[in-house]
Amino acid sequence: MDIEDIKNKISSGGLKFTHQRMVIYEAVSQTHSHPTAEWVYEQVKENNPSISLGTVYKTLDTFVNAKIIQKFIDTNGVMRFDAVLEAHSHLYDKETNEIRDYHNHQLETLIKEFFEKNKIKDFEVEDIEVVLKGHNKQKIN
Amino acid sequence: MDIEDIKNKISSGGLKFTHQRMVIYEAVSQTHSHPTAEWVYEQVKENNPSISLGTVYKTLDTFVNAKIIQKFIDTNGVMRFDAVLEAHSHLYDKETNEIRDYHNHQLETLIKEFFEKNKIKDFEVEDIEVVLKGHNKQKIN
DNA sequence: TTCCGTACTAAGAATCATTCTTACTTAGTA
DNA sequence: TACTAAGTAAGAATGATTCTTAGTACGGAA
Repeated sequence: MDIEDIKNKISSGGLKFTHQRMVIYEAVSQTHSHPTAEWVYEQVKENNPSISLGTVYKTLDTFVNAKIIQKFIDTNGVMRFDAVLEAHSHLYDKETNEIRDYHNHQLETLIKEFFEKNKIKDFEVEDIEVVLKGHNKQKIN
Repeated sequence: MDIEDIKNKISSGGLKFTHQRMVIYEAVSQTHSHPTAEWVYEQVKENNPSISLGTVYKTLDTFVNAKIIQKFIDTNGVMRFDAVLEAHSHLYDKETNEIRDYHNHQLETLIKEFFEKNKIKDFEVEDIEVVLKGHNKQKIN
């Protein structure tokens, strides 16, 4: 993702474009690891030593509110961030606390159709997430 | 749930039966509100003024490890507890932060079968949860 | 029934992820 | 170019939770 794309992304959220916002967005969007605020800070501070941790938190929150990234709380209660906005599920590794994306259109369709047929009385569904907890299989070498 | 049932439940987890454990388990099991540790503490301290908040946290954690209750982290990062051990889904109200249970055997079967047919390479699934976020519908009176 | 060992508990300090506060900086528009 | 409102720094504050140390009590064995 080049600077122009990032600039467009940030502006599309109605936000001012700043250098720090650029490097923070870049850090989040170039990883699939669903980073914590702390991780983003560590990535970014090396080339931007003046940046403060508080600003990273605040900037990530601003991005979430502008809907250019999304956040979720992991099973340990820590905020994780994701530049991919499309609905997808997560695989939580109970042992390593790693989180992986899981995309399956068939599953998404299946569930969406299920809830279209089975409206929940008194509840308007806005987001559906499937959370899969387990562990990575040992590779037998 | 009477005292004998609670005693059996606690003993079934290999834990010593104590008065405080009884009242904590009772508080969790008599509510459907998916209580926080703080809520349990408030419920329990009125008739047990000597109990400490730290003990409530510790006891709830002990119950989780003994698998007699379960916990999850809500969308604000706060631990919530549930005496119902069977797999079920949760409805999160984005506006009020209320959490409701959602049981549907058809959905559970659908998803279980989906993942039996679609094994995830390198990942052993242990728990599956469907999280539904939305809001309660306004009642038109 | 008594004793004893180990698990349980109190209370407040410590921890950690995150937010707040206040003052300074800067992007972008007029 | 000037101005203004948004953005940022830095460290204190917050809140949920865990830890530490010393005292308490359950339950099994004698």
